[in-house]
Amino acid sequence: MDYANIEKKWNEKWERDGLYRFDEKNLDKKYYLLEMFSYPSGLNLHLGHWWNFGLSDSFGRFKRMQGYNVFQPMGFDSFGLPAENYALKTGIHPEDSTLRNISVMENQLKNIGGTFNWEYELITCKPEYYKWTQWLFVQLYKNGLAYQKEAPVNWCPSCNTVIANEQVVEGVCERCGTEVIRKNMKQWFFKITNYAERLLLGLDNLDWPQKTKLLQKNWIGKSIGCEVDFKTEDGQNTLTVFTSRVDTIFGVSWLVIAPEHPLLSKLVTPENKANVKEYVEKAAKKDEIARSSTNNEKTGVFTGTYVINPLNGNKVPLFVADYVIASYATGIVMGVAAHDERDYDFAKVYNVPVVQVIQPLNEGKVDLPYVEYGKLINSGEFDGLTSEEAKIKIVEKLEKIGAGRKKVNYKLRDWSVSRQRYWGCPIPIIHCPKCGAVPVPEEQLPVLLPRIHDYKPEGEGPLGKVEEYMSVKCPVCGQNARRDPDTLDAFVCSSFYQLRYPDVHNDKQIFSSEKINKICPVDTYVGGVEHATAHLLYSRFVTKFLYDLNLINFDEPFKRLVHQGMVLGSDGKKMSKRNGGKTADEYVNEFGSDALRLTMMFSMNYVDGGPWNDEGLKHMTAFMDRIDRIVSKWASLDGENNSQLNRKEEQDLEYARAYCVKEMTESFEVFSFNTAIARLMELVNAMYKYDKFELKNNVLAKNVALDVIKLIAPAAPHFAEELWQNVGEKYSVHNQKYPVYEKSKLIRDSVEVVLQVNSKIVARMEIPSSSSNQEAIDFAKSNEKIKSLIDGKNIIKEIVVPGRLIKIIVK
RNA sequence: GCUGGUGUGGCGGAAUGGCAGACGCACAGGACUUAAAAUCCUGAGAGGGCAACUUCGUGUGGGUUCAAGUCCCACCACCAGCACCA
Repeated sequence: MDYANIEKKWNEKWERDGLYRFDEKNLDKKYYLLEMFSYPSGLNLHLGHWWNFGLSDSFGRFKRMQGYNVFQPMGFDSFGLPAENYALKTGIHPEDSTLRNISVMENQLKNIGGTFNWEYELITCKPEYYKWTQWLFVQLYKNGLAYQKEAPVNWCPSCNTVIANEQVVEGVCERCGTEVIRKNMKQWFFKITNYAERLLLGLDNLDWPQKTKLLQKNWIGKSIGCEVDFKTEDGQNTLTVFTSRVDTIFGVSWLVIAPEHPLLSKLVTPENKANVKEYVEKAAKKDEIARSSTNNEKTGVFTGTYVINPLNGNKVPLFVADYVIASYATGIVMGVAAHDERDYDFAKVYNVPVVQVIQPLNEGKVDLPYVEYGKLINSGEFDGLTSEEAKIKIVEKLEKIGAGRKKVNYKLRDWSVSRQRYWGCPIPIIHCPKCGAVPVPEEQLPVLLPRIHDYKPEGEGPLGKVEEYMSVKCPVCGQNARRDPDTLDAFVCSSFYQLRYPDVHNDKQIFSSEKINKICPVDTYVGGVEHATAHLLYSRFVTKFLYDLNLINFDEPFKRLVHQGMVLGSDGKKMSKRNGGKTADEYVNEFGSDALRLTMMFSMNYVDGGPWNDEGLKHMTAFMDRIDRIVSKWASLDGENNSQLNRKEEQDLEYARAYCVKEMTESFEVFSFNTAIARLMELVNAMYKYDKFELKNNVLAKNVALDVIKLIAPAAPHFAEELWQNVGEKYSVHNQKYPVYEKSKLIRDSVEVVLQVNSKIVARMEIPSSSSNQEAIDFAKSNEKIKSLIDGKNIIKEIVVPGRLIKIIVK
């Protein structure tokens, strides 16, 4: 069979026939399968695309043959940095390069032979899509979840531009190598922090990889503790600290305030002003990396101010130090040298007292710092309590005297969405000197992105230079106003796309129909783990927000998530053009897409990924030939039941088929494609084994052959279709039911078990499958070898694992 | 540093606590062929033995169990995420 050449024919026919069309009228058995859409950031699909799209398409085909109405739309995440960088590199306008790349990629994706529902295609950089991105922004704004504030951005002084976090590599600009500095600019934020608790709780019910849930959990970073108010000595100011270890409060020897803290200037005494000023300026210059590095020695200076511990009245000094982060919790922390690593380091340098207030429950001696829980000492009325008890009692006391309260903090920060870039969704906000920030009225959306040619990033939104874009009347008061010159982070575009697919052609409303509630949420979502704390978190936030607006009736976007591993070069390193990676198309042209898909499926574990080796393609082609030969032969047997096989042989063949069907079904379900193909190889091997009987007429053999075609159809769709036609069956194999197995066929008359004496294998024997445990032991004892080993010895124990082993322990 | 994950033949990789290495590659032998390729069949973890057989084997060291790649403890190596979050 000429694998590469049959594919075009079938692709065309399937498309003509609309074979895989999604049936909107039959939503009860819908299955929404989605792969993370790709950036049109280059021209050629590489093996990674195939790994993602091709293999999950096989999963979709499998579901389809099981009778599901599979919805598997496809689109392009076409705004944002990857597309813009490609444009900057090639000098072609982003709109042109993006649309051209999309059309090339569409064709290549069609070559996969996927069952994608192209009628629902969406492209995020098109106005009919980004209208809804802007609509989402407006809804968030109206509900108080989009706001503007001064915030630091990454600034490259050499390129004279703001750059994204992903473009900062080890503190320097990825393009020119200049050290990146932080600069404050007015930015839009989405208040994802309002949803921190729900984003955390929702994880429990998701069928997602543990790893990913944990990444999100740590990213959200919930910390339960309390706030404690320390008054300054003069009673003029209150400094509130957050601590998760209030049980150590009697060990507080100092307080530390962050250099950027707004209260700081008020708290510095005149004689310390110069020192503190110098320190704060130095800290501001340090970039994030240097400041956050752990082996960094603790530094800080005394502010001259003393504060009073509300529980024991102790007077302790206030320091300023850059190991405290202004933006987390209150920006002030208490220093307990005996029970915190960082505080201990600080105390060593500044020679402040170390007071132990916790000891281990066994009262043994400890090396400080001791950060575990234990029993309180040197803590006045709380002595003797455990840390857990003390936390409760101390908060109660603090609340009683009005000096503290329970508090929960999260590491999660609000989502920064402003980008000083051209190639993105325009922010639908008008800044009016009188009315302030006013959202563009919904009926005026979309705000179109103007086509301009001077779009190089220069620190401010390039749109700011386009007067006809910027100049606008305020929708509220009608006065002259200005548009927002920035565009939205592309993650905004992708935060709801899966909701848009089902009703993508409706340009009046986004959540108009029952369709969305019926088709969504996504049943299985396939994509890389690298989006764990970005796209996958943002989508969950947006879905919960839309749920709160009563627009949808579910509050999680993706029920089940599967991460595909990474395809590596044959040297085990990341694939690149340099180490000779061919494009996917080159493989397809030479071997055909089915061989490529099968090879990928078989040679690596889907979740782990692994090294890719061209060799595999040759072998897979040989396997396909092998199937072709035996299946063609067996399927052409006429269906008279005139078997040359005896009962045992028939049973074994039935067993081989049933076992293969069972295992393949289970493997496909969990994306374990490599073992699925292995099981199919076993069945094919079994067919060759029985082929030596020169079968002439055999119903069983014919059915096995037809089943093999169906079983391989999801993995090698063109090959299976061709084979199906060649053996004279009616088009199309893809409309056949996926084979099911009869449980009874998995039971044969007899089964081989292992006989062990004292955990050593001494023999094997065939015993009837129906044997009870006692009968099995009796069979074992009748074995000559066993007899000789247990004769005259005490039998301590007899163990039977049905169908597997019989073990006798003797002494 | 913290948190997770991984570690199995020459290679890719399999194994609900129950025959380690499924399936495949590379390898060796055989059949077919004038020959080669292709195909079909057989063998194969490592060491020792002519052989029946035997010893050792899932990163290292301990433990639990009739039985451990799998569970527990400690350690080593690599990978990923977070990175002073009080």
